[in-house]
Amino acid sequence: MTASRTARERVRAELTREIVEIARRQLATEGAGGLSLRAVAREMGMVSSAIYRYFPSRDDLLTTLIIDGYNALGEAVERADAAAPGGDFPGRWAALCHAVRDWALAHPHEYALLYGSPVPGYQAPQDTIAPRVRDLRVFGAILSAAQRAGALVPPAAPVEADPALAGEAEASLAELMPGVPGDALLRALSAWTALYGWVSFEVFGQFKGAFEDNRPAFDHMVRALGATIGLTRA
Amino acid sequence: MTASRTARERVRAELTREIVEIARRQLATEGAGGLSLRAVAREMGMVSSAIYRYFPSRDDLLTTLIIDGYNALGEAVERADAAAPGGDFPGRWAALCHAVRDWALAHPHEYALLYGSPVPGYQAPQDTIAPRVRDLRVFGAILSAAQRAGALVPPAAPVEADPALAGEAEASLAELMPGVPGDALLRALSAWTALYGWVSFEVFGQFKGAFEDNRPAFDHMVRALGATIGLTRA
DNA sequence: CAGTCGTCAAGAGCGGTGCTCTCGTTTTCT
DNA sequence: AGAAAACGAGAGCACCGCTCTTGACGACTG
Repeated sequence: MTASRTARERVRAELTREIVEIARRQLATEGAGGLSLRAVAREMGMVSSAIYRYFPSRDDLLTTLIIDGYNALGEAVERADAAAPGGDFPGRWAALCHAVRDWALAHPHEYALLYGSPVPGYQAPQDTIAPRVRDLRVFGAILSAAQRAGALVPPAAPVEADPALAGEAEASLAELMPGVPGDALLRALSAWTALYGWVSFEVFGQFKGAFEDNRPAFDHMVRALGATIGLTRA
Repeated sequence: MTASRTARERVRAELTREIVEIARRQLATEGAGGLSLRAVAREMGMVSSAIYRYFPSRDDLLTTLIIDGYNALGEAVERADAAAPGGDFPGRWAALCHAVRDWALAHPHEYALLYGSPVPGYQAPQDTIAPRVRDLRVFGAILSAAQRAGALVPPAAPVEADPALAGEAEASLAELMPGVPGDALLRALSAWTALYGWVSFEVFGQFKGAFEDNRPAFDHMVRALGATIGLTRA
């Protein structure tokens, strides 16, 4: 096993884990801006400079929190999709949407870290691009499967898309959503932005409380979006 | 006129204006987190404590920047809408959308301040709620006018909405969008979240560069959204 | 006109931050 | 066993928001 050749490596891994855990707790309570290396060190009974043995900078700690966040969200989405019947494509889409919203509402500060304003001066490194698209990958799997099953049918009177634009969408999403025609991809992209636009509005408090309970309204939107995409049952 | 009774009041107003201007410049270059009262004071040749004669705290300065931001965005949207032919409701909707996107791309940090993660520990005071909905007010004017002109027609096969939900939407948006039926309001809300979801994705860098130029794709989405809302020419 | 009173910029200072460097100590590797 | 690497602790730098005090200047009033 890879488990801890030397005692030093073992305690190092453990301390690293503990730092991240405390940092995530601070992130959940204080928000991204309130994350303080000194506070983490204080809570661990360490001196602030010792933290730098484990994370070379605050941004590096933020990066692991971001990666963890994308993975947590991606896992939640994958679980929700897996729980829905494979051929019920509108249902899988709805499950995906509710998973995103539920996770975001349960972890607002982490969601803000992922989809809110970028932290000033922070540049996301390459390591984040793979976990970042885990949710999109699930969406792509649903779309591709629906397409293969013949359950992805254009809505009644579609707005015709410029063929060049559709081709560009196909090329750029060929890996994530193979086989899906370009105009469907464009409709899917619109639905995707509506999903995250809604969740961001809700998490960031832009919904002044228009609805007593936002969930039914969200659910209605999600169903309508599914129909707009062209998802039907297999 | 209200203009400056005493010389003291005049210079005070001028200094306040200059502080806000410098702060906005810092906001544009450094982002919200990089806004520093000391830096503003330094640039003005003042001592940091003197700033507090004009703004009791950093948050108060942020509040005026936020209000100014909402007003700038609202003005841009209002201008764009006014420039479009009054009876061309899809065109007015598209003009609104492009105005939002153009303004956001031109002022990414200010957009982040308005629609990104809330500043930690900052609570938006009451003064911000009126400017905050200036864009929505324009959207409401378009919808209400289209409805009055009989140019707001449901799409071919609408997803039926729960009457209670539609009624709740009507009640909560009665002031901003009078006369618009509830199911149309729900479609409009979906389009609204798609609009801001797209812009947020683009400004916050979530679009890895899927398109060489995002504008045509955005324009296509906007047109499709207009059709989904049910907007037609008068 | 003189005096009082409020407003102002300035300075020192408090507690906090991220981060760097050095210094002994301890653990690992050769 | 000795060299090398990793480690925690401490001091220190420059920065931050914010508070309090001090002395000067301008504006109203007797």
